[in-house]
Amino acid sequence: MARPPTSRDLARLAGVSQATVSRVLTNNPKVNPETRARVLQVLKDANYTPNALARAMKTGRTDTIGVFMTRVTSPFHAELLDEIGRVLSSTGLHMILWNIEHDPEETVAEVLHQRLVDGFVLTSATYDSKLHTMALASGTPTVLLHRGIDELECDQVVGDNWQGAYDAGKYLVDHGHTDIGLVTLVHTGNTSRDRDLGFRAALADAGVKIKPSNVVSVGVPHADGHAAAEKLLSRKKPPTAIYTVTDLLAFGILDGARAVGARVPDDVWVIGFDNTEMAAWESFDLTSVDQPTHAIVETGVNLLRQRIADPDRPTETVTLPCPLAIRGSTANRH
Amino acid sequence: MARPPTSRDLARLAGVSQATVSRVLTNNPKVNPETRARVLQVLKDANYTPNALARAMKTGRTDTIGVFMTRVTSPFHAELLDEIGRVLSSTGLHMILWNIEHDPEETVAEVLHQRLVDGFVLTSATYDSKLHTMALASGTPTVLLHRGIDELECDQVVGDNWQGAYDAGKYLVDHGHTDIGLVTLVHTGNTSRDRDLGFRAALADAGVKIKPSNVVSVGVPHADGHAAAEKLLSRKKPPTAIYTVTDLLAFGILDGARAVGARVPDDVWVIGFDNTEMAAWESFDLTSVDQPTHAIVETGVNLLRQRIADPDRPTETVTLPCPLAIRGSTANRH
DNA sequence: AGCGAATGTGTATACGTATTCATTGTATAC
DNA sequence: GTATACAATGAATACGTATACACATTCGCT
Repeated sequence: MARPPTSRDLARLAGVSQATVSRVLTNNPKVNPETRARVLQVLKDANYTPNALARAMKTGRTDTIGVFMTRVTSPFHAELLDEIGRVLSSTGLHMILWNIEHDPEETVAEVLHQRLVDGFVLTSATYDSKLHTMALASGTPTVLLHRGIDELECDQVVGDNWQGAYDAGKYLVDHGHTDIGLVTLVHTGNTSRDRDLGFRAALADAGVKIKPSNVVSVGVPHADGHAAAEKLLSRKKPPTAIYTVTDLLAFGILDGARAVGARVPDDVWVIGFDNTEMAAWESFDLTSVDQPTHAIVETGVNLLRQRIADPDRPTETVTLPCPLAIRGSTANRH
Repeated sequence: MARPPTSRDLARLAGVSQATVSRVLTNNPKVNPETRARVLQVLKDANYTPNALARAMKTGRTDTIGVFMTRVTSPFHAELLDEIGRVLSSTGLHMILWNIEHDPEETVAEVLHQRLVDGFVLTSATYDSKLHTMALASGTPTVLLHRGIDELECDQVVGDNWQGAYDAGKYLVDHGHTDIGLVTLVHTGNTSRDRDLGFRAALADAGVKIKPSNVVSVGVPHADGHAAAEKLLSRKKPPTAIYTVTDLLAFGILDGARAVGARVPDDVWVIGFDNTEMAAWESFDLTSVDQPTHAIVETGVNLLRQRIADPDRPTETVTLPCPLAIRGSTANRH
């Protein structure tokens, strides 16, 4: 394959200067309509596409966004990624994806300096990750999606995890539950924290106490939910409902319940968080707090684009409601 | 944030020319060890990283691979993507991800000319997609993973779908099944075709006929598997086993079986294909033909790197074995 | 008719790096 | 002691584009 044609080649073909070709490409109004038409025709005939690298070097804009994620195989994260890809591409932006579980932080640090991207999307911000710190320090426009950090001078778009969790808790006590299990994650960020605290607040407001033995703190995998359910449900007097902070854990809990012979929802209600597509599968039929993934991503990418256009604008934190999606894993007892 | 320092800035600091700094950066041997040490120290102090764009423009290499996928939310594809990310990043390569469901083909065509990437990874090649045709025509090194195209002059790494399917069929007939359901996809590529034909061949070799009414052709989503199972299992004399060509469909089939009250494996055996992580979940406990995802990706990326280094080398097609992973959705009846 | 403004185009340059070429200094060979 | 190879470095250039600037032409208005 020969070297791709350059704007200079086409300029010669069209009988104009390279500058004029460039003006046509950038929709510069200062070009005669006739000339423009002629150049466009030549461009089309040659099936020309500008060299993105040269353009980026000149303009300083790459039209590429760096996306940092974790655990792409987790259902919610996969849906989030899918949505990010859709929104970015519909905006004409490319996506470079990094999995921060695989990439050492040094790699990440390099990327920040390379000017490979116009901005960053971080979906897995944790208190102790240096990622957002480095990103912000580098001056690169950055938006936090799904997981936020309080008081951080950074655009953020998150679901209202606290409210969603509160509503889930209220829903349970409203339906007469008083012996409730809570399978929670170590608080590594706002998200897991609020999904825990909001739930506890709802129970506290209703005067329902959570027995310490009903609280299990676990890691993220499905197997951890499974184990937690076995632990909670194999007691002599198991809780009548279990709430957990992600769908993935909820799926594990449903599996664990099945393993110990507990029926859902007859013996135990189960509520998850994220409302992933899989929650609607018959195997799970999981009541879950919905995360407005599409709105989160759309809003976040918009904020990011605005910041790229104007780096000095004030930061915004957007919080979107998380309504409860009720399914068969909880059933009206009354 | 100030403009990042350039090699010229650092050259001044180190008291050398920009050319020497560049020589240090590229490990050019023609530089005095003393000078090199001094420059390296300055680079380190300044926390310098070369501008990737300028470097790429000069060398023609971006150290970035374009990955084209579909349906990231599908469990197997998510695992594949995760693996691709891991392997690429461990090789020092970046990944630009495109979802060809979102991106119109015109977009794709542009990318091919932009020289944004050194090569392509395609995981969803279909006979009629123009993607691989365009990619190859553009002269960009390209490798097909997971889905191949027969007789195509292109590096390819695929699982041995035919053999895996054959083994699944043989396993069923060896265990006495004679009334077997087949939930298949329209043949859009080698993968779905071989997963269908290999299975049929095993049954044919054993003298077991497949009733036409036992064959259901569906789309990719979970719901389609669900519907297929309901159709097959609500007949007066339903098949005693169902094989299907992806785990996602198998999950749908398990759900459908549950919906019509058919017990697995007591009433019906179910076999999927891909052996995703979820197949091991207790909800599914699915027997499935394993795809050696790690080996596929590792081999494929290696081929790609070799082709980038030497575009004229002969193309290779690697086929890796797909062993059957047996779980509770099939049980030894004897 | 004349003059400033507006329009269209070309020339030249810069983005930051890698690399060729020229140049200097130093070591080796005769 | 000179000629020559070689090592180390700097100066200059090119990658392909966008754009500031200069320039020529036309237009609008008195």
